[in-house]
Amino acid sequence: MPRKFSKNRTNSFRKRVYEVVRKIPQGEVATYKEVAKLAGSPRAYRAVGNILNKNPNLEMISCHRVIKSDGRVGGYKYGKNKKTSLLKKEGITIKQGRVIF
DNA sequence: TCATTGGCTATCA
DNA sequence: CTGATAGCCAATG
Repeated sequence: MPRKFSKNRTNSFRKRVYEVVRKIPQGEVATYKEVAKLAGSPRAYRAVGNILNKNPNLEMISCHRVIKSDGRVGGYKYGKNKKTSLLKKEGITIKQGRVIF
């Protein structure tokens, strides 16, 4: 069976990302860049997306609170529409697909 | 173990 | 806005 070898780090970048994302309170949003930075790699924004995309606990992590640095909602595994809807429900103001801080 | 690909991005032309 | 490129982690082969 496919087995990936971990990168002997103190904490997997993945775990860090999960923790950071989980810390995001409702009604607030963070950018992938910020999350990546807090996770320990300011340039791993893409990795964050990849991780969250295949994340094993999508329902456990509020990955929908993570948006692009431009203010755009970005993508979502369940569909950007779902993501936007969730954000709106949490009190985030979205105008024409853009998040207003 | 290494090589290649992919992705909820970022940045620049 | 579109396209290309960059730099990163994880999954797949």
